Amino acid sequence: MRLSELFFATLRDDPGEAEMASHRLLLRAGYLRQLGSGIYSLLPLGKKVSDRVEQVIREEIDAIGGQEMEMPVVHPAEVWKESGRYFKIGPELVRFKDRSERDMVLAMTHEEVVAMLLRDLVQSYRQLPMIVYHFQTKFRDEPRSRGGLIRVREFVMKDSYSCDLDDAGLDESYRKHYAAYEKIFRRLGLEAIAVRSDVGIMGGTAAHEFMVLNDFGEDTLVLCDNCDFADNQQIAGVGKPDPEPEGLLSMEDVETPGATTIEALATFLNIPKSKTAKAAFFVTGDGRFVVAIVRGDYDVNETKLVNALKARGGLRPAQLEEIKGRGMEAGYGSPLGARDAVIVVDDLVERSPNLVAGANRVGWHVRNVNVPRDYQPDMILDIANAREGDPCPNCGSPVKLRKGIEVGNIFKLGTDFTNAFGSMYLGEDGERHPIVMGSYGIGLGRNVACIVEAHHDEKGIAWPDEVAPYPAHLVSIGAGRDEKVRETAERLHDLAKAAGREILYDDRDESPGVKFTDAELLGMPWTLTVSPRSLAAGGVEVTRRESGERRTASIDEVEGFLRTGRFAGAAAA
RNA sequence: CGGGGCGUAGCGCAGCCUGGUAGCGCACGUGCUUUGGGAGCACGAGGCCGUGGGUUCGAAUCCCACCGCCCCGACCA
Repeated sequence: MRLSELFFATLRDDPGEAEMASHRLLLRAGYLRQLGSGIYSLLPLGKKVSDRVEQVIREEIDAIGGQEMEMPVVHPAEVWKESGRYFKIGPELVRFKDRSERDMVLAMTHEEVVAMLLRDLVQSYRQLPMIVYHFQTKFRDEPRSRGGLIRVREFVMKDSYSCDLDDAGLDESYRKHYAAYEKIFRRLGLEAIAVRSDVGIMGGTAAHEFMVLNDFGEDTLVLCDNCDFADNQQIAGVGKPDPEPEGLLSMEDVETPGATTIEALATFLNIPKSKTAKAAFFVTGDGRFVVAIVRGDYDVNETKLVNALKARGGLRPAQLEEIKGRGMEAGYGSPLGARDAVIVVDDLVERSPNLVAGANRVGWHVRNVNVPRDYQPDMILDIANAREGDPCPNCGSPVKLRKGIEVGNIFKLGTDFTNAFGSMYLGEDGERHPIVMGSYGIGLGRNVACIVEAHHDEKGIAWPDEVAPYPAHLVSIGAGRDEKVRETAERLHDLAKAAGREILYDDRDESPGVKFTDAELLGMPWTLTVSPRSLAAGGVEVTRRESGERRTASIDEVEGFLRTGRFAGAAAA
């Protein structure tokens, strides 16, 4: 591909809106252009990378028996009504009407369609197990996109679906995907770690997320160096050592003007935060008012809370009027005197004696509040976030918290969808059973961005061989005044094309500086420089982008590389 | 949805406060020179100043409304 013909442009200045390295570099190097918030065009170079990532995924999913297919982006709303998700999912599911006023949706995933196809096509246990997958555009109307390709509204995802006879079969399909994902991310040059994660709205039985550590990540991971404990903070258990025992003291009002936060309260009373109780107020999607109590030195974990409450439609923060209406006061809140509220208390609060809690009166708290002496919780269980340095629930050594980007997920769905759609098979036992499903996603664009995050320097991108848009970047220097240079470069370019291994060829009439700078920005694994100097030195200057290692290779050797994709000697590789 | 910021040429920005009809760098076109690390000179093209309304003799500039984009939070995979 001649750079003089390539549809792209490199930018000398960083685009103002880009914060992350991947976003900045992909824009600057001409891989991407933004069309709207969370909506991007892939330029030819970007499309090439995306295709290569796709191909890696395709090979590995094929290798575990996946069958590629393609399911539609636009679905009749009935499909989503039948599974119930039409009503459970909020505004991120895009709904619209077609010309005959029929309700339609843009698909966020394809469990429904798979379940319907299974219902139509599978009758006998002999037809299972099976894995199907496709690469398809998803549109999710995110409340907020961010970080370039990290969180977008429109994106292509590989989603595969396993269809098994029973839980044991699902376990096997799940294991296969787990192993395939490890191979995929290794090939993509990503150090992904699998963490256990929440099963969320689909109510499955187990799930893992594959995470790449990154400070811009949106998830917090709880990791243990001493053992293999690795959980998303959303579900991570927390080691909470017992507090010092104390005799229970009587409640006592204390004036605390302006102490509306735990921080202020602890400072004002000159006590540690661990001697306070923190109240958080929520309303569930099904209309219940919830008071959650954790100790002042912890934060409420909303995922655990949602799961404990089995709250359909999740949680939203309560409004001030709603809190007052139930006899409580924001900033000075506690369950003392609360009405019409579900009271959920963290287990550590129950074990911690004589805490300072809100008096539900502006400017006042209460000392020595004890559960269940002073108020009766509806539930007592772990609803706290794990903190940096907390004891690992598994082995007790201190855990660490890290930010991560989710590059893939695997999910044991179970039979929710197949039951909803009546996707049954006739078993060997002569009975009808629901097909057991799993669902497994990998977002292409997000992976491309993560690859750049992991493989770049201050000069630009440094693609791993496996995903580079082209294996090499051929730069000619002085082709205008040295016919031999031009001829050699042209011949190498033609040869590569003929060998089915096209390379980038900078045939532009640009100064050497521009060409080298662009080559480093664009990030092909090898740069091949042909110049009067290189020819005089015996051939072509070969530079490895990643290491900067540089040497002169003979023309023969370079031709061998272009034909086979590898350098004969180990010297350059 | 709450908080903050920003919309002026393909990209990065100035001009706005104090109203007088748009400018800089890069990129782009032509010519000459240059040619191993973002070249030089000359000439040139390119802008409903986000949109609509208002104030004014006159609005990029002041006022109002809307739209869009970015960041933090909420939310989410």
